[in-house]
Amino acid sequence: MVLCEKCGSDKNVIKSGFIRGQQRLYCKACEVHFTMNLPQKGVNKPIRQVTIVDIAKALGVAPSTVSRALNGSSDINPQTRLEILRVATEMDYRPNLLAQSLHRGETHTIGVVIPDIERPFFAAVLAGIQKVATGAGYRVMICQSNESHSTETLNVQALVASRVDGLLISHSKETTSFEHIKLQLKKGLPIVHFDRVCYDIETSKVVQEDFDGSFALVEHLILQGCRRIAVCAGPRELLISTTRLNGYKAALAKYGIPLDEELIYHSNFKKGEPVLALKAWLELDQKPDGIFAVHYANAVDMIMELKRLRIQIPEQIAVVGFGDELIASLIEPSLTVFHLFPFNVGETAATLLIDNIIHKDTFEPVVKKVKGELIIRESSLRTTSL
Amino acid sequence: MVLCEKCGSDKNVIKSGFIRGQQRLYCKACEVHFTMNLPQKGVNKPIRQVTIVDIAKALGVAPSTVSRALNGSSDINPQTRLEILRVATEMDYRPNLLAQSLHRGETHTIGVVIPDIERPFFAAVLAGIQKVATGAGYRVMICQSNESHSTETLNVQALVASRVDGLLISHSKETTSFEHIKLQLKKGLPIVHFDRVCYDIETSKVVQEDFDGSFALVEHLILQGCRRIAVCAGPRELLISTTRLNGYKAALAKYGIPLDEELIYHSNFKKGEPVLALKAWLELDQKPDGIFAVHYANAVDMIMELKRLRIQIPEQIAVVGFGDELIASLIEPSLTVFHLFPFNVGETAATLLIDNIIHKDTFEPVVKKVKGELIIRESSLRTTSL
DNA sequence: TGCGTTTCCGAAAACGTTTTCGATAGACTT
DNA sequence: AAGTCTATCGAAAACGTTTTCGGAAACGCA
Repeated sequence: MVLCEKCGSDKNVIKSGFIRGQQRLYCKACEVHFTMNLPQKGVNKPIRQVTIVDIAKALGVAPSTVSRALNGSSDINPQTRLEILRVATEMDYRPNLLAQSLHRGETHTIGVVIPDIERPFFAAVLAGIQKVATGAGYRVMICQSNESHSTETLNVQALVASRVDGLLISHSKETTSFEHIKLQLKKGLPIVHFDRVCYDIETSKVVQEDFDGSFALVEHLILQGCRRIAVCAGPRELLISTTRLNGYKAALAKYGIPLDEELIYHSNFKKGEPVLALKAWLELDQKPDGIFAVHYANAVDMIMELKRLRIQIPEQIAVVGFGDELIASLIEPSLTVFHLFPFNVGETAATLLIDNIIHKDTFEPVVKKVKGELIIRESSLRTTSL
Repeated sequence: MVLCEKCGSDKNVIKSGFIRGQQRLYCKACEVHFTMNLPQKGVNKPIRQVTIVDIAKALGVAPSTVSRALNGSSDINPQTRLEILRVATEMDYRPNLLAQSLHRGETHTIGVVIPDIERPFFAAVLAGIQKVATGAGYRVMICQSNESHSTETLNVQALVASRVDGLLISHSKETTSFEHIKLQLKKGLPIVHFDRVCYDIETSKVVQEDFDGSFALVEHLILQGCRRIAVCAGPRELLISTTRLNGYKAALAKYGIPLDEELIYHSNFKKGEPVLALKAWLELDQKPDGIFAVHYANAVDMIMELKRLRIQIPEQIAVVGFGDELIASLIEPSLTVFHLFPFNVGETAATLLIDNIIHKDTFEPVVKKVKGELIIRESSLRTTSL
């Protein structure tokens, strides 16, 4: 009743189980299995993008010829090339970057891992990265770690899975183990650290004047007459916190001012913290006459609290901070800061990375320091010293 | 003297031109061309990532079997699967997303085009997008148009070339022609507009309470006793500028306050502009007693200038603005704003887009409005009205 | 006119997956 | 014991490029 596909006879055809829901048949004579494949209804395929093969067919040439024409390579008749280019633009051909990347083994994409895109510092870094990357023909893929070590690890894995050509990373404050980075570095992935770097790993790094900036700010306070300078430092785990704290200590040492552990507070970027620290300081027998905040946001919080307490700034307590957001110049009193150049950090890091990608074999790790600038404003400038 | 590769004899071998720098030979008997390929020195290949084929070889099975094991699909012996998974983790196998994407025709990546990543509003939107996208297993690729129409077009093309599965876009202020979007939409690319949308295109959109927010702010000013309310509007080209301006007009109309064109200024996001506008207003015979700035930054600039001129806020002139950045609460007087929720905007837009991607066929465009909130602060609250 | 050359182009492999199709072994059924 | 079935696996095509290799035609030269 059912004919064999091959011999056309139904003599030797027997059933032979089911396969994917369909009855399967077997012709003993021909020793062949087959199914009665019903004419599948025309599934209207989604609109495909034009491919090289489409162009080749349209012109009756081989795909390789089209590829040659498009890549401006040699070994092609100028006339043929022009013709191909004409048809290509006519059909609005766009090369499939996925296919290209798969073949070439490079994606022309760099991955970026930052703790938080909403922090103006990192947003500006991103802008700098984007500028350089775009200029060099690279795309950028961004991930946020949200200050979590595990998320950071996942981010790195995701970017590696996307086969980025290189990685820019500023670590989360939780990150104390760096195996996820070392692993990729060992596999040959170019990596550049910025801002929150790690010196245990042999990567290029872009840092800021964390030590020098602290030193300059604290020295400035001292020159303004401050002798008991409190510091709102960053999380203990972060290297830059330590570096900035060291700048503070060095400035005190230079002027022979004793270090008082009671005046050192480690903030954790949590809301309300700095105010608590401030209150503790104000209850000391010897109150501070100057405050150095490692992060401008903390400085701002403290200024607001000081104003609420009707403590004169800078006469009773002078305040300085790191990082110059717009806000530093707008609050009253305006805030003396060590101005950072995050856009520069981004540019520098991206430049280093792309260099590393291009000269993978010969590249030697470099550490670059982006200059900052001391901007003196009302919060620390005592009229008495004028 | 040179032996034919095929017959081994040198009888019929003749030279036959050069090819890629090498002498080419021809055996007349065998009718075959060949070159004397010198033993190329072992180019040490770069470290490759482990592939499915590597796993297959290690276990003596077919690549397809490995694929089945990894994808948790059917048609595989549980023991075989476990064995394959064991070896896969042992070899630290990571699927090549490029190859997967190429095959599947989808990248699990969404593209985002924004005018400027450094604007806190857009940074927050991005954070919202990232959260939703990551949660749904999508990666995010970000481009900045820098408020340029041509850059925006290039951005879109680049993202399409990267074969993103969908597009989130907030237009540059230069953009008045939308062909680049319509083209992609016609090709079937899911697109969602947010913030700076365009109603000429049949896309889903996420907007804010531009009209209602303006209305609320201006009504608030009126209720505080203002009768001549100046407005610092946005660029004429932007739809949201018009919408916000309409909210302003509607509020005036409701209370029978005549519209005065002299009190309408169109800002262009350029530094110093708002101050000039303010000066012009102050030279009018009938000075304004209230100012509504469509963008909080303009409001801040004006407050600073008003303070410099020693004009009382809010007694002489009350000020309100759109968008609640941290700064609005920190300057003095603190600024009354219509608080936006950019993170929400990002979340909503990404949710819509991913829905659109997944249900490509049945999806119907939607317009969603993200609620805002009027926050009354010192810059507009007149004690007399208490 | 036969050897040597250059120019242009096509076939096919390769990148790393997934998916389709079908083969085979063994078990179950009558 | 033949017919039927299921479970499991391999081969090969496909995704869209680029690149390598080699063939063929056309041309120059002795």
